Amino acid sequence: MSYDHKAIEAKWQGRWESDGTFYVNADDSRPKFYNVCMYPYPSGAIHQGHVRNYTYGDLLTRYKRMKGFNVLSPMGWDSFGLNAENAAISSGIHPRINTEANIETMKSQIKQLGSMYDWSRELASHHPDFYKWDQWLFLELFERGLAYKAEAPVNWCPKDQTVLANEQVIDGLCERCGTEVVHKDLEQWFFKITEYADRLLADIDKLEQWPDRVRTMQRNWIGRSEGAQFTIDVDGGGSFDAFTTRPDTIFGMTFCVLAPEHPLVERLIVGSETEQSARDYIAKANRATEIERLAEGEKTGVFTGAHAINPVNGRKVPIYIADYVLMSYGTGAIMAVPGQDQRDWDFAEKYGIEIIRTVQPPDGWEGEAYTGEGPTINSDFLDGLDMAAAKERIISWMVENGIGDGTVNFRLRDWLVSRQRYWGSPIPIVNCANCGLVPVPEADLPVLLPDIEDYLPKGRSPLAADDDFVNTTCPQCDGPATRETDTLDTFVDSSWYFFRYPDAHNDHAMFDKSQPAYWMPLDQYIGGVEHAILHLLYARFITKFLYDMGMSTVEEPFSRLFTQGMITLEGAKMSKSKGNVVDPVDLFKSHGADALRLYHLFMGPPTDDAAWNENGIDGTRRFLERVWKIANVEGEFSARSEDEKDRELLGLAHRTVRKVTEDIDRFHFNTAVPALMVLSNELGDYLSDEPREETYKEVLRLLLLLLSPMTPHLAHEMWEMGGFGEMLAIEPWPEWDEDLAREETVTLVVQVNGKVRDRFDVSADITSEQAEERALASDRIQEWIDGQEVKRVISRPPHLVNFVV
RNA sequence: GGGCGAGUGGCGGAAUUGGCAGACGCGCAGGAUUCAGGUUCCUGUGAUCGCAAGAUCGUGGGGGUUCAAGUCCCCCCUCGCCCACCA
Repeated sequence: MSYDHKAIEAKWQGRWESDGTFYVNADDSRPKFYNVCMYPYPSGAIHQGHVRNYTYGDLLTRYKRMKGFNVLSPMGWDSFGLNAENAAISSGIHPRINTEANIETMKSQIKQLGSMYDWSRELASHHPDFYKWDQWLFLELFERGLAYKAEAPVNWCPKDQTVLANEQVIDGLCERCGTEVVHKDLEQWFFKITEYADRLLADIDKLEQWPDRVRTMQRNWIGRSEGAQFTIDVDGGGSFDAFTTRPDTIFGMTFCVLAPEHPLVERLIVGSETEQSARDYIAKANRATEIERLAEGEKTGVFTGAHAINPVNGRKVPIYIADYVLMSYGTGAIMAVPGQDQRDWDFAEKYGIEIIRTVQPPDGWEGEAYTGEGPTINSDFLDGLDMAAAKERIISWMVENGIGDGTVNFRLRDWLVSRQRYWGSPIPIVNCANCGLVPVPEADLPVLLPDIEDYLPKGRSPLAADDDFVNTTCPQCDGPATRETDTLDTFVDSSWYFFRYPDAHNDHAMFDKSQPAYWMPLDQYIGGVEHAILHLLYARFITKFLYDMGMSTVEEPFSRLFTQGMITLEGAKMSKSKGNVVDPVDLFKSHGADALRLYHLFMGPPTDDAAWNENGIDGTRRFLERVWKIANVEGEFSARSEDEKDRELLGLAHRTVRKVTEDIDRFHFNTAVPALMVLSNELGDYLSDEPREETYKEVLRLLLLLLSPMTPHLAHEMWEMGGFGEMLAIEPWPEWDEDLAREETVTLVVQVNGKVRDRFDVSADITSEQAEERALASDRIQEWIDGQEVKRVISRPPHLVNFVV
């Protein structure tokens, strides 16, 4: 009987579904294991990245299930967002129609992979019963002052008349039409994630089962800097605040710089000699396109005509405007200390400004700012102190003199959540001429996204053109009012969807607290490293918010995170636009889902990028064919009693159980697969020479148990054929017997001066003395020692003996 | 510019602790089966020298520690990813 993967895979996919093998609930005495693969955007077809992700996820689901856990593995759809809208714009089909068709297609493809999901909990972010709770979350944040509206610079395409996300700006050009992107200020909604910056940073330490790489990226993104903020007076009246991480260098301040957008600028330049050039500079900075900013290597700026007074010594220094100071960081104003900051140094050199070093550079240091450690110089009462002491001293001086204090600044900005786009969750706010911004009452949720005809962006949300949607009455005063027409960023959906799976059909709350109380936090979260910063940070933020509300029992959503590498072909990421995709659905047909899954597991370390090899899947398919043949032996079994050969094979089988178990636990799937290949090849050899049926059955049983999370269809079919039971998926994971697993003989390596000169098999419990004796008895070793004096013998039984002569 | 990774055969990769470098797979070569191709099976496959036994070299480059280094330390080169005028 040949290996008919199509029939076998269809059969078992049907069985798992009709049996409800992986449908779970919280009322269970087993320990829970909540396992999630990042929910996909429904593009319409799965690609190898999905296959890789779901293969890892499903391997864990099945493995943990067999290990006795109550495993929840759900699936859903990240179905709102720009991609769907752009696809709709180019195809002319409404995003809802398109998206729902895509979901159906992808769902059937995912099912062909054989992954076991609890489909009863399926969710999709574009469904009103899901985005209702987006809106509810927004209102909860709004009530607590954590959602607010403010003017903010955005990327603007002047041709398409639309706001662009950063990802849509490619080398400073609009992704769609290639026009240069400019900056523009617009009213936007924000979530105040900065309020949580401290906690988001501090709790990274608790995420011990996250990759260090991701933890570092999050730390850098939050970007905590300690320093001081202090007031600098302007000569002739007025003042501004400056933030610095190097308050110890304050005596070296020889100029100040304000960002072009700084509110004080206008007052400083009015009537000054340099007013016109300052105005030109500011206008240019405002107009600056991304492309110009990137091309700008040199620091530029302009003198305001005004001077600042250094608070420590009363010295007057010029105030400049320069776009290397950003309004969005710190206070938008700096004290410039060219001696210890390279950017200030470059600027000072260009404009001929004095440079004073206040940290003694090492001998031979020439030119350039010195940012390292050294004794403080030219700094009056700070002289001689090291950096830390000088910082401490100057900060207390600032406090004593009432001009400033030590402070902490974060790089993290508030989260801009509004999109002037159609395909998203409407923001549940009403604008009333009398009452201002009024939240839509919870009872009126969801604010339904209407079906409209024209969803092309035109400088404002397409919803703004729908009078039926826009015009409403104020929930407070009943007067005429208009609705907010912006929609929410899809990152809002993905920041809490994993709380919804445990109680996916709740229509009176986001979830009933008792459900996530059982399931949360996720024991495993798997997805691409491209989400290492934004998605994971937002999800952590919202989880902390829900915790503060008393909705969540956990402060961190994801206990263990795994980020997989990309699939590449000929050095490039596989993508439709590059035309280098290998369609998984074709491979389901030609090689089968099991062969494809196994190839993904075998390709290389799951964290690394993996290069697709056209022939690789032929190899795993061949392996499965060989396994299949093993189960279909028709030969005679021998009636002989158990001997050395049987014990060898059983020992290997138990060592394989140990290896595969340990490899799965440490996510080394690529080394678990070869272990199974070795075992199956040995079993094949064993069958060719007087096999005993008992040994064969036992080794096959173990092999199938180990294969079942990797190639579930084949393993289940063979399990049933072999008469081992009806449903492999619910069998317990095998234990190994250390006594059986122990090797009786090992290879002893004999070295002379660290070079391998001989090797032979010895008993595993050989002593040092026996090993040395055995080694010295070797003619080859005697030849290499050649009568010389043996100065030293290093003996590491049973693996190694080294003679030093 | 900053941060984090990674460099091992023709290719993907293996080598929990410093202890046989190259497991396993792909590819390639030879052979068997076959009318032939494909499939399947067997054998070989880091480089150099050698008929062979075997020897020497070999994990990006250079130095070091050690009886012993892919693995530890120092310097350098290359590539990848993330962040980037963050004061």
